[in-house]
Amino acid sequence: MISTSSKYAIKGVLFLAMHSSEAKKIMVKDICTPINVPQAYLAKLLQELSRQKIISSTRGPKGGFYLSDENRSQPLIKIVHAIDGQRRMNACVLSLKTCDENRPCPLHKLVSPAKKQFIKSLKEKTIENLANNIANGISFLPL
Amino acid sequence: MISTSSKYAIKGVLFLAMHSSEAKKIMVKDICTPINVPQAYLAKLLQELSRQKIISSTRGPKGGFYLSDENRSQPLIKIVHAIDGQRRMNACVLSLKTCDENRPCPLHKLVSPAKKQFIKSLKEKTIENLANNIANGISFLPL
DNA sequence: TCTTTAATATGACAAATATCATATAATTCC
DNA sequence: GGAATTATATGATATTTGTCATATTAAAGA
Repeated sequence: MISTSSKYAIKGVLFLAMHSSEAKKIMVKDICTPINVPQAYLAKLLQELSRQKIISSTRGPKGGFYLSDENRSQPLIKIVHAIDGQRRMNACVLSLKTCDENRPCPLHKLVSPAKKQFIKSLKEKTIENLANNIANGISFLPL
Repeated sequence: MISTSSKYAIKGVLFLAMHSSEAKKIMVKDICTPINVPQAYLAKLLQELSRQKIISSTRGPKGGFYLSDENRSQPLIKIVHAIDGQRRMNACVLSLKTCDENRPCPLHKLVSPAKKQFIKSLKEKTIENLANNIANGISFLPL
């Protein structure tokens, strides 16, 4: 459904949401350990997100990655679309090209409501929303 | 969530459910084309399912794969457990070892109800159920 | 302006997963 | 019992995906 890369990206962004600000940028090497993602791999992912303006970054001393207020207000699905592309998440469970509401595959009815609900959540919930949950002890971001 | 192998296996089994019987066994080479799965790959998967008694088979002339009545009455989840193992399907969205109801990851609440519902369906619906849907034009099994 | 710092770009390497090939064993039919 | 047929077992190859390494570019501070 979502790739390992997207999972890592989400973890990274949530970490930034919790610990960074325009005034307090964070380097990859200080993010990778607490979220348990290989440094070079995380770097690549954050670079991609930065290029797509989903997170912010500056280089040089005092530089690093961070989230602007605008970044924070974006829905989670932007992250997975940025990393996995639009298709992956919407693909049929059996990966059938022809599967849709009109010609559903045998599993379509079993999965469709669940997946729609999940995608809806990803579109509605912002990065900030989830970060707040973590801050309030409602959810956890361990290794 | 479920692997390509499981998808292929499900397609294969549903094809057998529709076209085979104890009296009418079918060879892999006659299954792979209509469901659009590479022959040798499908063979391997069906062999595994056969070994785990999820489908039936006999070798030699007039042999092939088929579904007994008992086979048909089994829930779908058996197929995916046989191919992917028990863990994969139940794993956390972010692949966090420590994620559970007590210490949910940030995405847990967004995904959990959807996934539970899907797994429940896989446990309830039998191979026969889905085959009937296909037979009745409610769902479709194309390439 | 020079040095240091940290992101960026690019591509090589590794591991996992999907795909294919070959030899063997069991069953049928003659 | 022998030839043909089809599943089984095992392992090799290819592709995808994840991981790592290196050189380059931009910013900061002296």
